[in-house]
Amino acid sequence: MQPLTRRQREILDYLTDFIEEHGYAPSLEEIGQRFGLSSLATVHKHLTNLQDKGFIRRAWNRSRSVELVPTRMGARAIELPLLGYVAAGVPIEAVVSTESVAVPEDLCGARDTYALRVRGDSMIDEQIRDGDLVVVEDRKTAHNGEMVIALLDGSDVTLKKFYREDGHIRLQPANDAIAPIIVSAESVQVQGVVVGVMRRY
Amino acid sequence: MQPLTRRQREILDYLTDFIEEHGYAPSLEEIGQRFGLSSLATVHKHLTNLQDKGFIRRAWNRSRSVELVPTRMGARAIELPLLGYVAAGVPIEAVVSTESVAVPEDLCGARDTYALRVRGDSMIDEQIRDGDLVVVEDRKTAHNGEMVIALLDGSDVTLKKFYREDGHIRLQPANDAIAPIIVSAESVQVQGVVVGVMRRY
DNA sequence: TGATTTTCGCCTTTTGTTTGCGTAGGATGG
DNA sequence: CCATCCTACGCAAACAAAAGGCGAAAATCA
Repeated sequence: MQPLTRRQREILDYLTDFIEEHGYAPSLEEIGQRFGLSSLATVHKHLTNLQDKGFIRRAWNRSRSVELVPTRMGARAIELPLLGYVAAGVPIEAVVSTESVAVPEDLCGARDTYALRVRGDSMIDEQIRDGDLVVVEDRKTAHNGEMVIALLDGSDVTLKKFYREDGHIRLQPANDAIAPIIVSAESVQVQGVVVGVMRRY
Repeated sequence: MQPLTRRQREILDYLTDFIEEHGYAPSLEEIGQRFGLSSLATVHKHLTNLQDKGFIRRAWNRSRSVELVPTRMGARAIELPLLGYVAAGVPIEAVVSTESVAVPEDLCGARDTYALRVRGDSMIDEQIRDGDLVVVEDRKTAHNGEMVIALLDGSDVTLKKFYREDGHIRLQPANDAIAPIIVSAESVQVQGVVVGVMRRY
């Protein structure tokens, strides 16, 4: 990405601030006013230069269509809803709250994904501890050995490893102190599969 | 997702608030009334524009059918350099490669931060396993109990828990099979402190 | 049937685009 | 050192297109 002149830097900074504050880009006139430019052509030329250098994008002839190109370190992240807590034997607090968590894009599955906060140490032997954040891909089926969010009898929700064995399903906690749950295939419903873990110290 | 004009932003904000408050979307007339528009056609056009730009969805010809599309953006992530591998007793392969990893902003410390891939199970009892990604904050000092990247005698680099004890430093692996390292304060240099962990399945 | 959404012209305002012209500073080559 | 060239930066006016707006009629859903 090419270097900017001073004027271009100033304008780019202004654009950044404006978009941050208003949620939409300024018009050419607003930019010109900010910098005391009486000619829109001047502003337009600046924007063109910024675009040529790859710092912004514009839709042709559209109002306030300047868009900041993710320059710096702006990597792609996705804001996933934090649906609540999951622990052994306790249902998810189905709070459709406004809470959300930023998760790197490549940590998410292809489908609908959400996040849950882990309560308890039932998966301690799988290196998932109390307070960790699990990224869950919304799926109805799982393969053997995958870590799943399982709904039991339409009531309890637990985080376990999933094993389909002859005639039944085994939900295996990763903690010697907790016994596995063995149930029929009818009474367990997979709600999602864990695809990632995040922890903060 | 395309940028909005000011009017479109205002209307979108109104929609957001209304749905948040009432649980259902406003009718065209209610929108028009809010903005002093006497023609429903105007409102309709705005909604169409918002839909074209991907901010809302609508069922055809249904009352109050505007639906906010989850704007799963705005989450900031930072592209951290992936400096290499770290394991017990093995120096970092100081590959200044172009590799980098996307990490959520709130997982990073305030200062310079980078990422390392973990090799081996020396920290297994701290729920960090082989292959995990640790986010490291570049610091020269650590508090007791923190997990650090430590440089020994200018040669070996290891991932250990840090304890300052009288007259010496104890570097404690989180694995019963590995003995702690006890050295003088002069021969150990803290390179960074682990502030986060990420794992992908 | 009544409430609501969609569509159709037609208009005004806002905004972005283009062309033409001019100044100043830095780099370049003779 | 000076002429020359290029680029950044600026002004003004004409132009083009999208955005924003109106009212009424048609279409649709419940």
